[in-house]
Amino acid sequence: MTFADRQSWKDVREEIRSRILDSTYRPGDKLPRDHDLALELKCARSTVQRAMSSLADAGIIERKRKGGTIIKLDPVTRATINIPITKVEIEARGLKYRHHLITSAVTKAPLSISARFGIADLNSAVRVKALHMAAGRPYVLEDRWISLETVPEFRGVDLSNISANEWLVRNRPYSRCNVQIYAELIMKKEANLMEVPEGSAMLILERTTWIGDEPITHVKATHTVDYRLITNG
Amino acid sequence: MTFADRQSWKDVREEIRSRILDSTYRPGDKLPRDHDLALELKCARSTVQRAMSSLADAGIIERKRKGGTIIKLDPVTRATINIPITKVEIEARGLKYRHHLITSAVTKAPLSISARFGIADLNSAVRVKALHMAAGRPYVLEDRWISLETVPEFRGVDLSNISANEWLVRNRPYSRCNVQIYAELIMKKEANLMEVPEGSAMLILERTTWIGDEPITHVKATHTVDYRLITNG
DNA sequence: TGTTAAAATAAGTAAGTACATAATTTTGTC
DNA sequence: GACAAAATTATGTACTTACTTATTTTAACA
Repeated sequence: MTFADRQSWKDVREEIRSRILDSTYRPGDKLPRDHDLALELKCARSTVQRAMSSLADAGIIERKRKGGTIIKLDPVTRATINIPITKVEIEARGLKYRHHLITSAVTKAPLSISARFGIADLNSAVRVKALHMAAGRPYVLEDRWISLETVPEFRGVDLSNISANEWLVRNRPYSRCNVQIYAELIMKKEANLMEVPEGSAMLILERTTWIGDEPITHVKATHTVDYRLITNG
Repeated sequence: MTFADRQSWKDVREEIRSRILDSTYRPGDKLPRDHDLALELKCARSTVQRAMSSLADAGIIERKRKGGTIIKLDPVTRATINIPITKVEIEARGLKYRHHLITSAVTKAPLSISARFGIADLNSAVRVKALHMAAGRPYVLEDRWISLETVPEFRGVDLSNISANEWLVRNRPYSRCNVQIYAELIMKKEANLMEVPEGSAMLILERTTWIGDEPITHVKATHTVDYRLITNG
């Protein structure tokens, strides 16, 4: 196969990929050197390089200096999830968004939260509980901790107008983020808020963000019962 | 800031990122042209280009030909989840892996499965139910459909030696994959297999894979109660 | 004024070259 | 034969130049 006219590094990537799919190259095999592939496919080595590093990012191949390129024996499925701002997500579905503040209090964070941030003690924090509504129905229940040590100006934010979620995203970009996803049985109090039966299975997303090593916020988001995280990879 | 010695596109990326973090550039702002940034940072435009396309991949900025580069107003949190082969995952934890075949039967797929594959009817498929054990305890319960139309040779596979999971990964690479994640209450039969109380909240991962447009497999994987998907982004 | 065509612009892609870096292989020495 | 130093090798990164393409701006025209 040659790429007479409009070739691109993506074409090269797909060519390599198709050779993996049709078993020209098999798991564990060593691929030809970039240089040789460039000759064969009649393109520059930099184009092969671009294609290869993309495949390496995707977890399909493994590259080592001097060692060459091999097809991974145990490829992982690598899927990317997009977690939008809740308001944006709801409005993208064409539903009316509303945000209801439940409680907001300045307090010391418990050890479990400090541990999540990877610090010894978070003495000054705001805990915000809020409900995001889509078309009048509960959509996401969030239980959030915001570090006042890192974000002191959060004290003055009026949460009746803007959700903590939105304010933080627009005012405090983060440099690092950790996400944990799990299932949990909902308890009575939360069940009432979410308008679901007690003991329903809920999908929980916990997100923790930092700027550098400074904690910004930790949020436990409980999603509607029928919520599905959908990814493409 | 200049990069006297060892500069790289990653340094440029971090420089741009830090300018976003310290509000030199704010959401909605237009960034300087690649060319000007290259002059300022004393590097080639291709280096800026590489840094920028990485930031665009991460969902932080948006680039348009002629339009230039802007900081996204509503950045999404983009997290990558790695879904390894179950056996590899368990062994990576230092636990003993065992695989227990529950049922395996050739049958016609129900409409719900065909729909997932995006085809009208899947007439010839294998349905495999199996339990992956870690250190003697149930770890993942999988309910899998394999298209015999796409993978006829699966008929002859002896599932007492190798899990369908592993056989497929090693023999039938896919070109497209869809993942759905949700929470579900476990029912009696499955609860017994997983050795958990009936009505526990389980994290479910459903994966569907294709080669081109041809369906390969669809699997519903029910994870242990305390399972957490952890990502970094 | 509105509609269309042309020009300008900024990112996208690619080629080719040069040098850096991490591993491996070969060679040299005891 | 064991070990360390040196040469080799394949990928990693960067620079320069050239050309392409999508989109906006401007200009021309009805």
